[in-house]
Amino acid sequence: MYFPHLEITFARVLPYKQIELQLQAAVRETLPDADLSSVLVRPCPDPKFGDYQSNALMSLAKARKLNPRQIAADVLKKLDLSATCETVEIAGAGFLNFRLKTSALSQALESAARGGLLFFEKASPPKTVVIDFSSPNVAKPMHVGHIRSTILGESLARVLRLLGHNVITDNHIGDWGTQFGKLLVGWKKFLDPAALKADPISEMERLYKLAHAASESDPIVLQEARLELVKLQNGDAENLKIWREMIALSERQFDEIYSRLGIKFDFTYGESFYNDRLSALVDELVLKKIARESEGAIAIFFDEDPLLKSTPLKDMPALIRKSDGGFNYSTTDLATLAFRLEKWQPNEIIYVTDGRQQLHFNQIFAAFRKWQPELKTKLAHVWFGSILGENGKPFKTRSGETVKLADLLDEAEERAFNIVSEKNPDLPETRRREIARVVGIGAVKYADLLPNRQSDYVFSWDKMLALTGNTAPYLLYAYARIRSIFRKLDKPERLDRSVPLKLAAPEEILLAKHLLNFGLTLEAVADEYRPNFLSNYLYELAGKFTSFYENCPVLKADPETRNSRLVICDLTARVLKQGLEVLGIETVDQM
RNA sequence: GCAUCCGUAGCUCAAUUGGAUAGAGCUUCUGACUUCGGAUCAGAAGGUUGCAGGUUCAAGUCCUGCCGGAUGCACCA
Repeated sequence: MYFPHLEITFARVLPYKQIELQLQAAVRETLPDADLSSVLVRPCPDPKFGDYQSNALMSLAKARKLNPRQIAADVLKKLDLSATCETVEIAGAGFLNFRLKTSALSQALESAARGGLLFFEKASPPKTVVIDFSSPNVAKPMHVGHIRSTILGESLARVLRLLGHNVITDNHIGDWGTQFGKLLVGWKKFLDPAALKADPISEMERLYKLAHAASESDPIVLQEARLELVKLQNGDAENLKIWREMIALSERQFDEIYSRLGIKFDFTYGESFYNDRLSALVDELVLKKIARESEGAIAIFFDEDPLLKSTPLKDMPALIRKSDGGFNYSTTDLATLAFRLEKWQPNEIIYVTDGRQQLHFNQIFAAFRKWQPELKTKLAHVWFGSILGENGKPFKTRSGETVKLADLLDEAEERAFNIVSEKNPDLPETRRREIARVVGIGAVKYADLLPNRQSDYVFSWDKMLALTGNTAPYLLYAYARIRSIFRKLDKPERLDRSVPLKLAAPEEILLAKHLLNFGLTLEAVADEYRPNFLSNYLYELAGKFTSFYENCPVLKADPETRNSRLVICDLTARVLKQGLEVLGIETVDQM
């Protein structure tokens, strides 16, 4: 077999990609009408079958009512993988199992060691992706409820960027809405300037609670709140000034927390940014007969479109103008969507919020399809489960029982500091503090990124800050051990990254093979918006490294093996660091 | 009532979306050389994947019906 169009790429392509490309070529020759996009290769569930497998032939055979093992045999005849594979076997109902040649494995590692990409490829062509996440509210403390959106969103942004996509992060902060009526009443009636100076967020939270309670018991206060809100919306100078101050004070809090989490947004267009677009937007939707009047409000209905008739949105119209003339969440989100489409022309927009907003985003996405059917922009609602207390009941926002994010981070660092001090009492305190910061914040992020995002989240200090087992400290420890090896190298000795590798021990081969799958994992994270695939991959990588570390001496080995193992250590450290980095987790050389 | 999601080991969770003998951590128990870092490693124990059917070469995953839970269903965001 000879595939001139493939040959050029072979030298730099990862082994499993080579297998995949050649398998696709063989399938094309055997079954010319087959859809090759489903002909994929992935890691074997059990290494005893092989390193990679493909189950594509079984579904191809099924669609054609052919014997899958026979098709596999036919494809196999046209497949020459002697350069990359030790064996290619037909197994079970028609699996193809591939076992890599050690030489192919070594080559892939040597290429990465010489400065190639770390076992992944840049996307071509790159997509432009807008990610909307975090979205805290002005005048309220950021609490554990914001942690998932913030950490998930940041991780997705980093993974997509690493894969070469053009990513735009936009923090859609809640800086507008009816809560400002009560906030303004509270500010004017109960403000304690000293408290505001000391802790602005707590003071604003207190003001809101006071005004809220007062308006519950006294209709006159409720009326005052409505009036203050109308004045603000009409541009009253005093109210605008107070409102701007509340935003400025809140942004200081956001910045502080984002800085601790290592997050920087490209844009922060709050809800208020869209105020002057809402009226025209509603007019346009009415004019285009996408929205219509109903019970005094303006709504978009989804039961008139034959394509959408059977959707769950049948009896779920989205209100875009209230009967009092005001606008709401849906209006702002549609205006935001329009603005992003116009400004960035993205291929994809990702919204990271909790699962309770599924209906809302289904409505927004359906409205978008009615409104701009010609646009193919992919809209994704990446949702996650609710946060529950230790008793299994949801956290109540109003009751004040929520854990503030700043306090959570403080506690994480404090706990980590105690451990670091216990394990490593000789290090100077500033150094211990720095390690504790990385370990503590890393533990919080990792705990959040480990579970499937759709599960409900049971908040637990112990679980989130656990420092043993499948946790950030385990990964950081593996990394620190590798760095420790390199610290022990003799001064003049330098790592020679150009020598051929010598892979022999089972543990080092398992480790090397796992390294190859880094890119596969990154792509799965990007496709499914699930950073937990990467968490699991890195945990396994650290585990395989530790097993290698226990069984394969590095510094004491003979010179050839020693250098080969040093290269493996170096590659492992680089993948660990890179992988943790896209999870938003820093590393330390010593802990 | 309708819709969405969930139910996996004692506990907390995975399972690359329909793949092969369902995997980890915590907990419990047993081991680890005067060791490149014991925040570690090796091993043991722990399962009728809520229940009952169905679809097919193959089901934790898809379909139907129950049981149990979470969330959301017109002027809050």
